[in-house]
Amino acid sequence: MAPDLRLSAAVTVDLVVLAVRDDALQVLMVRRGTAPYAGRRALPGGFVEADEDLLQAARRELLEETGVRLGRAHIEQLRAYGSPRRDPRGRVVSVAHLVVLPEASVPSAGSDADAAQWQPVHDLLAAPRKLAFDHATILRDAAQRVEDALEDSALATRLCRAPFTVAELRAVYEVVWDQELDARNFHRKMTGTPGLLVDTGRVTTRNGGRPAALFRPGRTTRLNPPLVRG
Amino acid sequence: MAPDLRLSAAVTVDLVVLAVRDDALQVLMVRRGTAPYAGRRALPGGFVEADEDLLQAARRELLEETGVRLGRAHIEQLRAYGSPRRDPRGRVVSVAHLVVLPEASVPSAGSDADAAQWQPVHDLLAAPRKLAFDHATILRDAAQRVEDALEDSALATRLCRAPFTVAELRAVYEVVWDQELDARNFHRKMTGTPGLLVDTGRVTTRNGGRPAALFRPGRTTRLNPPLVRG
DNA sequence: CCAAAAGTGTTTACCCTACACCCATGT
DNA sequence: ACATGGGTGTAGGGTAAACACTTTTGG
Repeated sequence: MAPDLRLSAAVTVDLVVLAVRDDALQVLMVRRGTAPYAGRRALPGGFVEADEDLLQAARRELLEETGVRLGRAHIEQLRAYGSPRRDPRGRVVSVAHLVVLPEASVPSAGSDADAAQWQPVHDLLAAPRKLAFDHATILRDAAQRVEDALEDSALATRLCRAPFTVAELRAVYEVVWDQELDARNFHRKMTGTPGLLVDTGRVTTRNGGRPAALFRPGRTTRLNPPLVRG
Repeated sequence: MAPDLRLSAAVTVDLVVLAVRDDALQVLMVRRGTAPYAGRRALPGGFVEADEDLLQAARRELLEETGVRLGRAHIEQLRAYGSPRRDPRGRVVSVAHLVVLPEASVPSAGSDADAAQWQPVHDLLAAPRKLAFDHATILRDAAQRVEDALEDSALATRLCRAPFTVAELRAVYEVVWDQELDARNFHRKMTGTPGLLVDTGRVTTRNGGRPAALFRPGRTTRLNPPLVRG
């Protein structure tokens, strides 16, 4: 490395892994074993290796710390956090990533992974001081992005395990927005958006009542016009 | 700094400073004097200092490299760029920021600033290889964000020097979107959104014709429902 | 048959587009 | 007077909210 390059900081990736479980938006958290913030809950994450992309680092840390292998699941960069005092050990700039998994994905399994546990986002944000570093801020930003993304993107389809019914998709919206939606208008909106949902031709009665069509996510990624919150 | 902290990378901030000039969206670029990419155009930016926030670093670099002092102008983080080979000198993670200035702001003045020049975004994106590092990618992402932001935010009001007329605001949209808008419907939309524009009570005839009311940006930051592109 | 969930139809209200039209200035 | 841009009125179309109603299962 050239001598004029100042190695000014450590660079980490942090992961906000979200899924809907038990009618709540939940996040995968680990328990810190060492100082600083020993014993506190923290977002999974770690240092970026020398030859890694930020996204590659995020995938590797996710696997190492939680045992979750990212298949087709959604991942995107959230933003960078670089307040000088966010880590008492020194200057650490963290690039936070948002991962969205279908319901009922791996709760936790593996070596490092035993420490990983699902927690309701709402509970954690109600007691932000209990989280390590500035992870409450990161979590808040991630939750906000998901809420906003549901309005005009197909992100909700990534929170459902395929194949899913329209009602199951609606349940995701209702949990994330904490708001009831009209089942009939929602149905029209989703099935009426070309390319958003692909009908598998199969049906299910797992939710009771009349059999419901089963869908998988389609190619359309934008919801236009958006679905607006009350 | 604690010994277990790996100083894995240099952290920089890059700045995408945008303004509308001469009926085009333009960006403030500097000419690199030293290798790598000597002679190429690059986004202003530089290393983050030890005790600085990322936003503080962005403000400082903006002032140092371009002489632009950010008053009430809009600044936001765009995203982090961390490909391992984006800088041939070694591992450099850059956190890009988007700055939006009103038209006719400081072209260039000051010491370092002499190198800073306004360039049409469109021209630079047409020849991406002429830019240093991955700055064409960053510029493209920034331009995309501005285009999208005009749909549902008050960002356009920050691209106008206050006080401005509705027609001047519309000109911003037409330049950024490269699309003509109906002046009458646009007028209704903007003046009809509560809190978006504050009437100063003054008028101007600088654009000819009937005197136009002069506005300043209001408190409303969201445009709801959005203004959609054709 | 009844409950429950899926899906369709219909009404109403709102908003957007398109364009006719009037207003207030400079020349 | 007339050209130019500022601003308002209004008719038609499309989409969404609200809700009545039908469909298809399980018990």
